[in-house]
Amino acid sequence: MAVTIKDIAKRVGLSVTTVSRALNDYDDVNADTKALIQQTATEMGYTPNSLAQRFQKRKTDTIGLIIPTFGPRFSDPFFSELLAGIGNKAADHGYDLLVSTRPPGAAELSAYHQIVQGHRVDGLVVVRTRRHDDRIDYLRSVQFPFVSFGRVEGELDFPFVDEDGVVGMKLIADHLVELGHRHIACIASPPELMFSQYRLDGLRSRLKELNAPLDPNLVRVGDLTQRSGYEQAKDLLKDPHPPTAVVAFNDLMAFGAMSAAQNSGLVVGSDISVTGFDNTPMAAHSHPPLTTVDQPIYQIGNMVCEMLAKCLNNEDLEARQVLLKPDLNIRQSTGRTTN
Amino acid sequence: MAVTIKDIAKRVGLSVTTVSRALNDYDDVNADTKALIQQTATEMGYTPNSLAQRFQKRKTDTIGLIIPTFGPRFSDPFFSELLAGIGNKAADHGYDLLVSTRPPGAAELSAYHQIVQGHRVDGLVVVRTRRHDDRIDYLRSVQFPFVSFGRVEGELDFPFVDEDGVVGMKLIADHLVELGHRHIACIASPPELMFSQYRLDGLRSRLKELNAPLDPNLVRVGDLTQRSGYEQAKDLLKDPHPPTAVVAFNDLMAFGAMSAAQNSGLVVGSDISVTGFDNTPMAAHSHPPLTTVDQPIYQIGNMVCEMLAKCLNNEDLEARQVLLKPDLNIRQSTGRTTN
DNA sequence: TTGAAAGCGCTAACAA
DNA sequence: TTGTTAGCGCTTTCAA
Repeated sequence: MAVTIKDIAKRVGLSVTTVSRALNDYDDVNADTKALIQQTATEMGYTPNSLAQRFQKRKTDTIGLIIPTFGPRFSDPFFSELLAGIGNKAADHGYDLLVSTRPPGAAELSAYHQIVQGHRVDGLVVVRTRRHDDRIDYLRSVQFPFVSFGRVEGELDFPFVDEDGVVGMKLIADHLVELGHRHIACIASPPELMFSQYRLDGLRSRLKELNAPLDPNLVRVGDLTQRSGYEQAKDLLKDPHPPTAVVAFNDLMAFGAMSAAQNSGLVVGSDISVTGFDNTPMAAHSHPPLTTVDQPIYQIGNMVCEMLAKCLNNEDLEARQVLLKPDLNIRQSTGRTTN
Repeated sequence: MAVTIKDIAKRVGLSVTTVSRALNDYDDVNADTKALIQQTATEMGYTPNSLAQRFQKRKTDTIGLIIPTFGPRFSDPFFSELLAGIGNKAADHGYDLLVSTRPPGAAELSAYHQIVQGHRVDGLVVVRTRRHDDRIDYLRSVQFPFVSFGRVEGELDFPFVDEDGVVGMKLIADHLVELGHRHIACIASPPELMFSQYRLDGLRSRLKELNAPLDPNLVRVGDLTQRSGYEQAKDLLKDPHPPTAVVAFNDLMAFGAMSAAQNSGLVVGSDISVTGFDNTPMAAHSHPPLTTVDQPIYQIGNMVCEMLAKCLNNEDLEARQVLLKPDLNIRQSTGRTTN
């Protein structure tokens, strides 16, 4: 069996209390005693039983993340990077990371219930927020600590990090219009996602200001996968008067849209322009390289986790609500329109 | 504060023992009593404190996964799908999933130590095995339960799932040679990874059998990212006598290689053929769609987790070591050579 | 069919 | 500076 502080106490002839304090480096322990105990602990190969510690402290030292997935073949570079961002920062702070994947809906919400009520984690990170977000309503109602990546409709009385999608899309709109595009399509993301709304509003309002209003017929919705980008673009290109530019709401759909255009014999970047959103690592190495709005996902993961860690330590957040201003990465998938 | 069994006991006027047994559905409790207790528990909104349960049972009900990542901008669709496969199956079995991301090396190994010695999980899934794998050596030496995705060099006395890379590459070699290719390059993966060796051996030996031996000058090594596929392909294409086909050891590098070829003005599928390995969802929607060896990653995640769950329950595995036979997905990135 | 009591490994009041 | 004691919430002998 594993070595316990009791074993150590017996060995050194002191009480478990003293051993506990020595191991936790309290300063009300005689220096020699402390050294002796610590050395003995190492010799005996002691490691604290974290189950016991956590139980005693009523803290799990764990942060939770439930990734919303559509369908089993979930495969999104976005989330793997976010995961790394959160996980690495969590490790820095001594937190474990508990991860689940659930399709949005009842099963997802009940995963939140289980995790919260079972005291499985000290705090949660909520990602890919929805306009009306059950998860956040629930966490608020039980006052469970969380930080979200993304905002919701209604009152924003919780800590979050988000990127300003309105600004992101303005950059895209400006860029395309400057290149001469007037007939612009978009492949939006599901409207229940909060960011969809910001991005669509941003795109629509800016294009209107620029006298190139978004044609409702050219607004499609995809599910953020490459496949749906492909299919929506395919359909858009069937139009007798097809768009000269396609604005996809994420990189994956943009890649799909590029493939569709290329399969129709179009040259992306001259015959048609395509833009993405996220700046996933692949964007720089696609053919052609993708013009896209940068979203520093890894750093966002870091920030969200950092904020949560502070909340859990009852430290003050210097910024409870962070709205990042995005940059546009202009690459070869966009070019001057030839029409 | 949260409701405990003590609260319930007080309310119904019975002992905590009886309450505990009723809630765990023991059959030595009077049916009426049991019903009363269970109903009261629901009314009071009781949920067991998993911290206490776990401590008492000396089980974490948690499975661990440490994802090896290179660099912070880690973004691999492969891992997100594997994660979903493991996580969903873990949830089916009532296990939580603890995830860390660590670059291979000392920090990674010490994460294993911490997790094992701190009793943080009941068992581990090891992925992307190396030829000489510290992680596995360690887990074996302390007899900690684990299942791996991938094999290692030397004795294979532990449960694993793997896909037969030798066969996978034979399929690729047969396909390319049948299309007339004789001058074939490959972008291999880092040689310390066990699967690299199987794939390289498979490719090399089959090409030899087919009288189109692999030219050592055409064997490059990438790091599994799209970027490295791009760079290695770029370099290969500089050759005065460039290859007619490029075999990439994963899809991501294949995408990079396609971009490189296309940027050089080549048409992939006719001027040059490119193959991948994994069959990530994007492979079907790239331009052109990618010929690749299928690796059912989600299912592999399921299997690995299922096997681990059985180990932890001391159930017998019907198959302790699974070697999957891959299929080839032929798409438009490969075609008859024109040279 | 029920209850009393012990204990999992650890921390933390409080006392000495 | 150290020890005594209690207790975290739960399960599980053992006895009634």
